Amino acid sequence: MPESSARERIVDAAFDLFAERGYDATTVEDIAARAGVGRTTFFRQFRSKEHVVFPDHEQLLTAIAARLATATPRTAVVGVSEAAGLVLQHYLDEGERARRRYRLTRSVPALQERERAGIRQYERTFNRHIHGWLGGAPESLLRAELIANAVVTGHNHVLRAWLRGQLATASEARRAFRAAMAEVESHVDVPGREAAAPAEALPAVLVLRDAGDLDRLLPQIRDLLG
Amino acid sequence: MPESSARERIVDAAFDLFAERGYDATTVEDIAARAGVGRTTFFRQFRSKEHVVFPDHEQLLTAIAARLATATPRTAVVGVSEAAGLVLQHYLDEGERARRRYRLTRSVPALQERERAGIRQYERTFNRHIHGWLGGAPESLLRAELIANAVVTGHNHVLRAWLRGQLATASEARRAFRAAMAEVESHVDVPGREAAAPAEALPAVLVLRDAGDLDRLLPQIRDLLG
DNA sequence: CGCCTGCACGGTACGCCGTACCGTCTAGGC
DNA sequence: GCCTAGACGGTACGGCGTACCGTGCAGGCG
Repeated sequence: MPESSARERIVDAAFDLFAERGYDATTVEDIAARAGVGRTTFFRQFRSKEHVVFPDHEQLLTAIAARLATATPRTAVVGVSEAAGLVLQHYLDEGERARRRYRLTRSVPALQERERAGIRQYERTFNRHIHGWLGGAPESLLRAELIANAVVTGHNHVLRAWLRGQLATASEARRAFRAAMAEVESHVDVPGREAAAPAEALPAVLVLRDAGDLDRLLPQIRDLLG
Repeated sequence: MPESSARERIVDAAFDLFAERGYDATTVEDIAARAGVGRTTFFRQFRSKEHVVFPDHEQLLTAIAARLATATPRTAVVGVSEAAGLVLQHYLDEGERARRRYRLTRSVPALQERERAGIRQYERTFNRHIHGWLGGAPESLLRAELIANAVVTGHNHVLRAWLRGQLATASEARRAFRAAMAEVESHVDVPGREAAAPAEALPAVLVLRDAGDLDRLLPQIRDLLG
């Protein structure tokens, strides 16, 4: 009888079986049997068959939130970068299991969607904090979302490169991550500079051959020019 | 026997039943029965119970791709804006059904994820075209993804505001959409902006042969003017 | 010691989804 | 008038996720 916890045994059994027979051909009962656990216990540990592929997701999410909670508007840039770096570092520490998961998610659409759902939770966590740093006004909602998206996109870009083996070592991955964060900051306006000036009122004449729909079109023209 | 197509009857029956009993309490068999159709036909028309909530998704996706295919690096800015505008316009045309879907997706997590999966397909379509306009080099992959994310995020922001009733009329929604696209362009570097034709503050006479195309042409006109 | 309580576990049964397969019906070409 | 293709409804099945039940084990109490 192994000393490891039931949860860990379930995860190992699941990844092994997925690698042997594939995801669809493996039933939850198979996983539970190999882990020496009942089917009920499986669903007590993981909400669904998909969730077992991302066993540390919730833990990561709380770690991110904790890191972001210590940042202020002044330290926002380094805060989001480090919070995203937590995720990257976790995958680097995971090593081979991370790459097995990558192969799995590549080949199983349901797992791809599950992964995206998790990523979206990261985005929302970033979004909430960034929006707070921007003042919490409704006008800055869009901007906070743009920044959060950009940070997570930059992180995922580097993570995927490492998972594919395009970045050999962990330190190389971390260096690429810093470069990606710099590129994100260069393309997305993180500090507060104002938007471009509104367009000047230029004279224009629209001549419409068919005046029948003019009443319907005029409001559009008006709010376009005004 | 109704004259409407089976597909349309299925969609109507589904939305009605979802509103009456809720999503989870409605089975596929219920929907098929009310639509006067066999359960098999339901799954022939829609891949899953979730897909029936977004019946026009594939059609919209191809419309976006078609619009983007006609753009060049020079007209990229107006191209992405109009392609995203197609989605907004579709929802505006849909009217009450769009708002029923919004209430549904708000309350059913599975539908939220399904919607996000669809949005992600939009993003990928934008991504491919933008990446091509940027030259197709691997170095511009991240930038293309950032831009695609930003455009889709801006669109969704306005769409949600309209769905919530914060934007009363369709023209108000379209104006907010143009403002959001402008904000997106001000925060991220969209290609084609620097290559746009220089503006000359001169009066112009525009003769449109077919006034029905005005909605499609106005953003280009605006781009030429300023 | 015996008993009671709480809790995690395994087992069982069920509803439903999504798929595969079947026979039937109808439109349209030869 | 016949024949083939394709859409349809019906049926059966595997599997997921949930609800519920009984069991075993640890620990507090008289």
